[in-house]
Amino acid sequence: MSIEQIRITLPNGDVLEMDGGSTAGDVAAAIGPGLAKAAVAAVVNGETVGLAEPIEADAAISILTEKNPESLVVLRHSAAHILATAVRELRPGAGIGFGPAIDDGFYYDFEVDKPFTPEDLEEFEKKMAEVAAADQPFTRRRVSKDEARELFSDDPLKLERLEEFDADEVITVYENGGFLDLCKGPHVPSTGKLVHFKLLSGAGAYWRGDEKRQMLQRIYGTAFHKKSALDEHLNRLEEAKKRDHRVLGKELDLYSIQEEVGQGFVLWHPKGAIIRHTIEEFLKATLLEHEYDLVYSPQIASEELYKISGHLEVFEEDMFPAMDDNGTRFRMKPMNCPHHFMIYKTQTRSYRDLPIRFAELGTCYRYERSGTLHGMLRVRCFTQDDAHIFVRPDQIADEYDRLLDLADYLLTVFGYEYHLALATRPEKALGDPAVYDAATETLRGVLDRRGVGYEVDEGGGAFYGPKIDVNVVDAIGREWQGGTFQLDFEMPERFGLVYIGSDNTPHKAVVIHRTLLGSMERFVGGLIEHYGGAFPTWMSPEQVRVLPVGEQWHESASALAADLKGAGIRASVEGRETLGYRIREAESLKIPYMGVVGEREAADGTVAVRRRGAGKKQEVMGREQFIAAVVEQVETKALG
RNA sequence: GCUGGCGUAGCUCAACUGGUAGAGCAGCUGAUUUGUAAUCAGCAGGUCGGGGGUUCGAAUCCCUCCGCCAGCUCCA
Repeated sequence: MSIEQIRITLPNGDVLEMDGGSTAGDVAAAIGPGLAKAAVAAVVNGETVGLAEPIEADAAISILTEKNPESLVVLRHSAAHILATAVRELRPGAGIGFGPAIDDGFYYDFEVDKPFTPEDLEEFEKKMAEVAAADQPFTRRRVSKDEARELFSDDPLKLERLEEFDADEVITVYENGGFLDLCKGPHVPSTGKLVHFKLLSGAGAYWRGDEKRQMLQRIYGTAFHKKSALDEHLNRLEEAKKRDHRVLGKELDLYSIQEEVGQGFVLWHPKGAIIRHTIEEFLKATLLEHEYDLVYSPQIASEELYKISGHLEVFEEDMFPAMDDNGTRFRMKPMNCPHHFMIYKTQTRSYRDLPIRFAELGTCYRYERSGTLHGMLRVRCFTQDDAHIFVRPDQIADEYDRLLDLADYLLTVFGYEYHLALATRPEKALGDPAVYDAATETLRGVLDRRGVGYEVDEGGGAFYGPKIDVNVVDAIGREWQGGTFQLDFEMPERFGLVYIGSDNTPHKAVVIHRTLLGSMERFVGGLIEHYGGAFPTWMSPEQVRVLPVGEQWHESASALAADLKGAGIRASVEGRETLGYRIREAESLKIPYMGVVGEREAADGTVAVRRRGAGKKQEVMGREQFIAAVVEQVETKALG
């Protein structure tokens, strides 16, 4: 009897001769005992597998340790199984759904009579620690479909999933400590690998994400290899809570949403409004510099318009109900595009006129389902930074380049990093797939030429054309939806958007729907969280607060405030209460500059400048110098 | 929209298993004239989310509607 030898190629190019059927764990051990101990999982021919997986043929293998991000996914997936193990032990009747690893952790869905309480979660967490301490090995088994049916005969959700497997598909099950799950793995070698974890929340979730199916109870948790990483993650959650725009919006008196006004309708208070105004003025000036034309359109339109655009057909449930005027039905506008198309159509356009760029801070109304509303980030009335660009097919690439330049400029001003994503043709796309794909390649070419990294969202494009999304990354690393630049071949068809070519015949124009900032509501809401309420000076509602030390310096302080205002700075004087009280107040309001005026400053014509968040580190300077410094901050739109 | 939790003064929160609402901050008034994150005192402020019910009696128990929060679903 001879065991066949196989050749294992390691990442550094070394080749190991191993017995056929050796496991990835054996490979790790062959490399060294340290690695064997640190190993979490392995990548065999590009596929992540468990360490107990036998290897039958020559293969390229790399061993994953805690240092590889992929190993975290494995750990978290195993954590989900350990959670299910704990729940099954404590609530034997609980049905099990899915339990995957997700971006920041994992979840598991259970079918139970009573939803879980926070106390239940604590109980589960304790039990999980016990399961982990027991160091149960995860064992993997290949089973036939019939065998699997037998194994999961008491788990209707698993049986349902099972029926979706093809007859010849490999079905694997994982077991640890008597808990069995239908699962393709991989897993960590044993439950003992799970040490640093936390259950975070519970909530309902539809079985298979389908709102027509029963609701399961989902438990979210997270896990890390190192305690420090777990702590850091939990701190980040705390930090996110502190930056919540709904909390800061109230504290800083920026906006409110009130029941009497209506769900999802934002009231911009003066301080919020000045922030928005500042951004809008900056944006409009920038658009004019970039050869956009500003347009305005009404917020109500005849339903006929939305019949042409097709919105009534595909978007009606997101629209407010119609208002009827003697048989003419009107709708609050859900999008600006049809209006802009009607402006385009008022003239015969020449190929020489294109590109034509119509921009509008257009207010739209959408009847969002009540459960989706969220502060300023998801509302029912919002003002889009919207534009529709009409181009010839040969101008697409150039125009996308300009858009990416503009997005880069704007987002940099606000201190955002960003990622780009190309979304390609979905299944249900309209029109000629070849046209769609050619356009996609054009966009891909633009991205490639720029030499910037981007993701590809396969099948994520709109039904009418591909798009490039700009996803911004905020100060604490969270991603937000930012700009989106969508190509549209469908609307030009519906609206008959043409231009006269050099051949003196009409040609179909191509439309680019684009937004750079999204909506003012979402953008400002995002900025509140990005800056944690501490806006850069140029956007701050109040830029300088002048604080006289005592009443006798009030006049001198007022003179300084007047000079600041004269220079276009938003400044005020606050003289009541003690200096300490007023400094505390100004710090809580996150005013970027405090100017203290007392006996010395009044005498020398100086001011003691205290910067937001800088504590007692202050600088005494001449008043002209101070004013010039603040003006410079504003003019350069300096961050911080 | 769905599942669960929650809704008390402008804000943040108390009020044991039903006995008739209280504190801090903010506001107002007065005193204090202040040198770097809360000076002191007084006053005022609530039909306990709305409606209905049970009860001698409801912030508390039940029903219903509205809203908020988490998640699902959906999106600028």
